Amino acid sequence: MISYSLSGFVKRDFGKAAKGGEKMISSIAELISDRIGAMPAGERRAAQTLIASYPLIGLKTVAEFSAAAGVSSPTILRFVARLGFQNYPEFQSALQDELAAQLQSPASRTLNQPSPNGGAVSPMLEATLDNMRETFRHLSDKQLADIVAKLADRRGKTFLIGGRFTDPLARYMAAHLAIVQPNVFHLAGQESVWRDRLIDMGKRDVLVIFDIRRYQDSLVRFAETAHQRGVQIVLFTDQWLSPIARFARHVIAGRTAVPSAWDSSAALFVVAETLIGAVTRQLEADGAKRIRELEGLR
Amino acid sequence: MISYSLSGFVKRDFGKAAKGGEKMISSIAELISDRIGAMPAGERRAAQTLIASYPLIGLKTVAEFSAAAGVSSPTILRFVARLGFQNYPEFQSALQDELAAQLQSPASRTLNQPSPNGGAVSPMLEATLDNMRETFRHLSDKQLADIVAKLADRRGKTFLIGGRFTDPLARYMAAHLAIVQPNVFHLAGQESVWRDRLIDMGKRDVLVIFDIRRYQDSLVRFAETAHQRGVQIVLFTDQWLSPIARFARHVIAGRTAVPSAWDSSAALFVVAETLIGAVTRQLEADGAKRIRELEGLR
DNA sequence: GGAGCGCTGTATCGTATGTTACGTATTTTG
DNA sequence: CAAAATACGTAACATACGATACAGCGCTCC
Repeated sequence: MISYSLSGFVKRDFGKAAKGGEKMISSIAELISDRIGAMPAGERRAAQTLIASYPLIGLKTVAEFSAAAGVSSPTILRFVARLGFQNYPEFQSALQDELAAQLQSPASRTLNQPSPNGGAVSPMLEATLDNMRETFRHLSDKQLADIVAKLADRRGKTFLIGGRFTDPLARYMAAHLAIVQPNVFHLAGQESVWRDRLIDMGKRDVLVIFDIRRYQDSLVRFAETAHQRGVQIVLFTDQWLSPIARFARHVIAGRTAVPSAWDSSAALFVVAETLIGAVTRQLEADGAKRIRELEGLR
Repeated sequence: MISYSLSGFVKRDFGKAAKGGEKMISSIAELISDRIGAMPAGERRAAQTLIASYPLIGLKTVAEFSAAAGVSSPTILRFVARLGFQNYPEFQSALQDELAAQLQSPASRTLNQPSPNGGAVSPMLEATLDNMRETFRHLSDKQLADIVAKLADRRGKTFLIGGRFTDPLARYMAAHLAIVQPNVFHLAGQESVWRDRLIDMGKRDVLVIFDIRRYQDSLVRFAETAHQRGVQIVLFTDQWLSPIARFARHVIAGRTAVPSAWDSSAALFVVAETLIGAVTRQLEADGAKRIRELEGLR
């Protein structure tokens, strides 16, 4: 239980929650998320906006808070009243005291943060973060730079495709790349459809494939044919490497293991975003007039 | 590029100090220690007490500040006036903006630290990792549990949709959810197409929307109509909250700022994966025979 | 379909807060 | 040492902020 030192504070017990040791509520943010379910729509909006940029909005005036949340002032006041505060200033003091505790001992914050909740979220998040660090650790700058150069070299076309679960990543990447450069195509729909697109592919072109296990035969066959036609393949796969790696010019092996029934594509996603950013920067550096034209269109 | 939207703050240049590049004053604390020498006794006491418990005292009222410093109210006001602020509220806003910068982007801290590998990838990765930690820090177990319960409660249908860049996330989530339970639909194609699907939606149904800035009008309109039909909305958005938050039952605010020309959806992606995993686990726990049947099919 | 309840916004009110004017004290300077 | 200038606090003022009463609306439950 936290005890606040600064500022003539009122001893509060956060309502029933703290009584009888039913639950341990140590911050207002927790208090809110604990009760947000039992709130009417307007007050919930207030709660959400507060959580979204916690705790700054709460330090501003009621008018600003209400404007940010898109509700009226009384709703904000009812909201803080429901949290157990007598009035708005008292609520603000509590937020300030909380800030004080955080700011004065940054050590305690990082110590308490890793797993404040024994819940099921933390392990998942931790594993994901680890996956990313590991993925990038095995990824050299040289390797990324080569891929970026290839993707930004606009003498050929870029095709993207993914598997059952990874196709959204291909779409995501295509959506961005198609903006900064022409001739970017996402291959969607049925197998026979993108099969036929092979005719358009040649030596100058790049094929970006996402394929994690269970590896899809159709993709492997597609990659093989493309490879035979001289298409350069950039493969996003997991650490066990899709068979497509045999045909790939560049292979990005992401970690996918998480405590879940599913594999995680998050690491690959981040690599994709990194490439998107790097390609964009590269094209800007090249002074591509397309980029300048885009600025104008916006 | 990072820009904070909250709190219409005034662009100040901290008086002469910032002009002509004589000195680089980036925080009010520096500004104070820069000028504390040229202050009269009373104001110096004010300055010292502010520094001593920076910046909390400055967020309280003039009366409290003056009491803590052992001076009178006008002295406090003269003090902030000497720092170059027009009035006390403006001074407080500046302090709050500073706090916002500290709290909301731990990225700035890690960015300034010497990166393990000097490559160009690192800042991007670090920012992304920070975004995820921040996103989850503002996300309570309770909140996630509520959403999971809703998504796993199979008395209604689940619809997913996203914006220009986030629709792949909706697809990714739909691809997984559709396997562990029936009645999961991703809304694709033209606006008029999913517009018509509104007919199928009712009180028991859930609509998962991905919308980060720049927020799309079509999505907002769609969400509003769905909301009017009683559909419960789960919103994935950025920290500035899409206008859809007004209609949403649950709001997940992810951090999107990265050193890139594009915003990052990686944090939202990880939240999505977390939910996918949790929903799957929930359904397993419920002993849904669908899951067992799936095992057999494999 | 009607009655009751609960939620929300508008408008008003009282007050706490920041602000300013003025007189006294303290320091500085010739 | 005298006189002026600067600094500081007391007290009155005005604004803007939080609080409250009330009415309209939608929702739920008979």
